[in-house]
Amino acid sequence: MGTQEFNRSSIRVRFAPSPTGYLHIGGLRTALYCYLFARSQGGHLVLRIEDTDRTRFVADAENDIAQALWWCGLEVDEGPEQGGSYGPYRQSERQSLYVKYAESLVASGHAYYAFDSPDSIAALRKTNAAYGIGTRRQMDNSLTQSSDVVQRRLDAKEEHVIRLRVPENETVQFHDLIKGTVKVSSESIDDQVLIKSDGMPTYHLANVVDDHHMAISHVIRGDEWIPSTPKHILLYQMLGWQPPKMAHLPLILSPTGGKLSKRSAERQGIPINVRDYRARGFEPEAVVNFLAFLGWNPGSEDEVFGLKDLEQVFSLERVGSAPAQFDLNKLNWFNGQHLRRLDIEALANRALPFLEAHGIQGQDHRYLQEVCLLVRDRMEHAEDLSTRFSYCFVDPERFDLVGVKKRWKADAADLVRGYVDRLEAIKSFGEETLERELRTLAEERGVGAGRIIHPVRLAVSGTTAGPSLFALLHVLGRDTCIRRLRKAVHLLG
RNA sequence: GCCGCGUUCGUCUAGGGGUCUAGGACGCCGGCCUUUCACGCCGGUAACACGGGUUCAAAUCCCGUACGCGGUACCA
Repeated sequence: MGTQEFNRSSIRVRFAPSPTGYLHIGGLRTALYCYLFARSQGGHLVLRIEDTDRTRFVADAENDIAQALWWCGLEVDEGPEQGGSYGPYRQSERQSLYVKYAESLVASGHAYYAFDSPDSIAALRKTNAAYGIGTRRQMDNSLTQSSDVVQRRLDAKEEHVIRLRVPENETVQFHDLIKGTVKVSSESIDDQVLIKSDGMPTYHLANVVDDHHMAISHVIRGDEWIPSTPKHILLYQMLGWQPPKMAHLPLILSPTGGKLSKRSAERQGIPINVRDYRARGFEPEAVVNFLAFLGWNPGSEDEVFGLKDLEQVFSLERVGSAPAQFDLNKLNWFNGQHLRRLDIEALANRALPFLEAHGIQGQDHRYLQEVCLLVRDRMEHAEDLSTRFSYCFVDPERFDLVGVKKRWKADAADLVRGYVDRLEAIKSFGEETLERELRTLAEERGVGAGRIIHPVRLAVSGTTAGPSLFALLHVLGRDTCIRRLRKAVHLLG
């Protein structure tokens, strides 16, 4: 693979997670921005698995990442599953490439073999700020030993690493598409390990080699990489490669401002892994919409966007540079918005697994859709049908006590009984009939319609809140209504 | 500690020298609609971190301070 073969003019972005755990919400945000940028530019999205840390490797993490991306509709153009002409897409399968470049760096004097033990490095760090310029002359490495000795030790398979030889007194700088120009003195950069003693590359080397070999045009990643970027720039220079454009995304913070860690998130009821959002029934488009707006905005006052809409309007220039706090309230609002955008069929399918989980099995599909139509404007989560609106499927087990006190007056039982009698007599169970019967009854008894409406709602649903009463009765059907009304009269008296 | 990045309503943000008596959204509060609850609509609440410059003019530019976050691994 020679540099010349790459077409540097085309936009190629990579999402490069480590399979050290399930994909978390922050990782998904990075993936989303990568995807959105690629799509908005007509470019390609590459998924690269950075599995160079064997100690933290989690076997099903890669699959989880793929699932999470799929769930959100983030289609990958090249990757371990979909293949592509720049593969393999797992770093563990590209090891020889990294070693080759590390050795070429040693040959050109930009890197060196180091035999120091982690302990001796740690000891030295206590008295020196960085492992670099001054300290490396005191260490046990190919800079302080004759080449014969070094070669003999290498041949003897003595444990060693390859370190980057950071130049002295240099200002390393790069332009970030989001942050602007970032400058760092080379004095503050460690002689970074490039190849670990197990032969695997570190992130820094593997990342640079792969981004170059995969013809990546734009590196879009989290803010936490800014301090490492100068090391990468140095590597590009030493290897004689053109660095890709850089864009570092601001981090997502917990609602209280700190790092959004697993612990802090869970304490506030925020799911941390993408799979948890899925399990909790969040709309993927809502999660995407919410995440997109955490650090970016279209510059207009529109807020509700589907993935396809976002692909049209996304731009890196409009990504902010300040970190953003996660706001569960807003996510829930987006969820309601996107839920309401679903057609009834889809909405019913969303609710189905939750109904089953709540023991509400074998619902007729047509009936389920009618219920969805009935309560859709009152839903914020797919799960609501099986919780707040479970009375659409099963008789209420209890009556809201505050509601009873407020709505079930002395004459309630009598009025409800009167209404049931009428329901048994009527032929049609349509909304209009139901309403007419109730209003007629109210008139006959000389009471306001509300005097009957409220107790009936309470009797039939157990609660005082809910959809239009007559629509509700109609959907529940005659048998259910009569049964519940009689039962309530019996229980509440 | 050192290095880096950041700072507009509680939160997400618009704004990039005069159009800012700082706009939108979530939340919260009130109203309309209505048999209830929602949805929807209307209205209200609430912010330029602080201190110095530069300028006729600064939320916007510069410098400091404070605070927050990140990095400082043979983790990514």
